Amino acid sequence: MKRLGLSNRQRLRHREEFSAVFAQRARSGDQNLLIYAKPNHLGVTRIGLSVSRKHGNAVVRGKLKRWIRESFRLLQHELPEGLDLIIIPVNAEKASFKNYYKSLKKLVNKLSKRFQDS
RNA sequence: GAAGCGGGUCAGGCGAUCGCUGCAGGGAAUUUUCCCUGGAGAGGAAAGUCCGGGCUCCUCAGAACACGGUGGUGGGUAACGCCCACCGUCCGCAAGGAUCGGGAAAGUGCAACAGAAAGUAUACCGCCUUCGCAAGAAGGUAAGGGUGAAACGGUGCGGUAAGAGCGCACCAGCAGAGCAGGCAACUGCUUUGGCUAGGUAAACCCCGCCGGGAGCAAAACCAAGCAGGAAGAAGUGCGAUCUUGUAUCGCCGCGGAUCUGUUCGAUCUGUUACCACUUCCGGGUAGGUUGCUAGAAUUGGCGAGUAAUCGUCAAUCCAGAGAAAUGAUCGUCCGCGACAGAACCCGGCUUAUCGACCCGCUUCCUUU
RNA sequence: GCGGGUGUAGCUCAGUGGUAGAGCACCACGUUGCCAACGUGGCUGUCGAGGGUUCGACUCCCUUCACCCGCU
Repeated sequence: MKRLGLSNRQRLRHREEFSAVFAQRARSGDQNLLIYAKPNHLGVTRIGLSVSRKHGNAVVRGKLKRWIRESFRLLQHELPEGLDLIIIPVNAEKASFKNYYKSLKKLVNKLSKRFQDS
């Protein structure tokens, strides 16, 4: 059985890492999520989260982050390796764990394909 | 049983699987880290940041004035603008609730419109007297009318030309004195006085009390890294020392900085200037460790106190992240789960909140 | 996390306890062959929300909501 852990090494932790991903300007989105991506050549896919205050109070924002993190944890072995991702929720009213799970899978594969083509 | 008042507790539970963040033990590696086991892991408001402290730094913070805060009395507390008890005022049949609640006979100011007049008063209509044929004029008056949010005590008798605390009686209110109760705020009674003193201090102000500034993005250490530039004021003063100098120390004068503002005062520093200091412009870093959780702590017993709270004994250790930890899926039960997420830590206040339960009390109805 | 500030007409802002104002915009009329400009007249506010003090509150006091700025 594959491990489904999520450690510190799989997360973006510093300002430069976030800035670098945003600077790549490779993004993809749907009704649920907006994802920025950048190849990192580490062999590990890392994520960072950014949740606007517009989506609600601290309880709502924390819930959105947990859902996204949980989706990533469950999907990490199906997703391509060696990417830095920044995931931003778009519409908090329609949000649910299942929507995030589906969107994440679809959008990351789309972005990965784009990097392989180029 | 109905309606209501006050206070308190809880904040979905249980089970399975996969995960997250510290801690303890063990193992692998020995720089990061990884694995196993055990145990812990958001709130009553964690919120707003409205007050008060602890803690840290700032050349220890003094006096007067200013400025800001606070405001019944007594108590509690580390402290408070908080809490408790009591007093006064207002509301409620009551249980109870509300209350920025010192001073208006220190001073100044304000009160639009209306009204005669908005405060050391005054007189529109009216009433009375005199003059006049009359219209009206002069004088007296503030009981009646009218205006206004507010108009200089009320009732009765006397008195008068008409009236008026003008006189008297009672009542209300004010001031002084005495007695009684209370630590006090204050309350009750008696007596004397002059007959009346209006409102507003969340207007200025007066009085009492309190207040140094910044804040964990405080602060300390380690590592990494950069680039400096411009401007500025005031003695060749006096004394001492010996190494006889653009020397050191002291005193005086002067300049600068800090002590929120001013004055005094204090401390530091400079005084012919290389350095340094102050001001301005510019440049670099944005990593790690500590601070970081054992505390005005929690629970229980006993004691003091009307209570807030305090004392004492015993037991317990109860989140410490750092782009930031509590979730996902499934089963099951019920009342189908509100407001809402720690970021240095406490004490309060305020605001948000689906409900459930418990305790005490009031009024009314019924039955006994 | 901490500190500071602002809410008044559609927009930008004034406002000393006593009926809420200015400029721009908008509407109507005039002017013009038409438009602009100009002139005349008009429209527009629960003064961010809720309490309190006061006879009376945009203004004073308390609570609250929203927004903006600064500090590493």
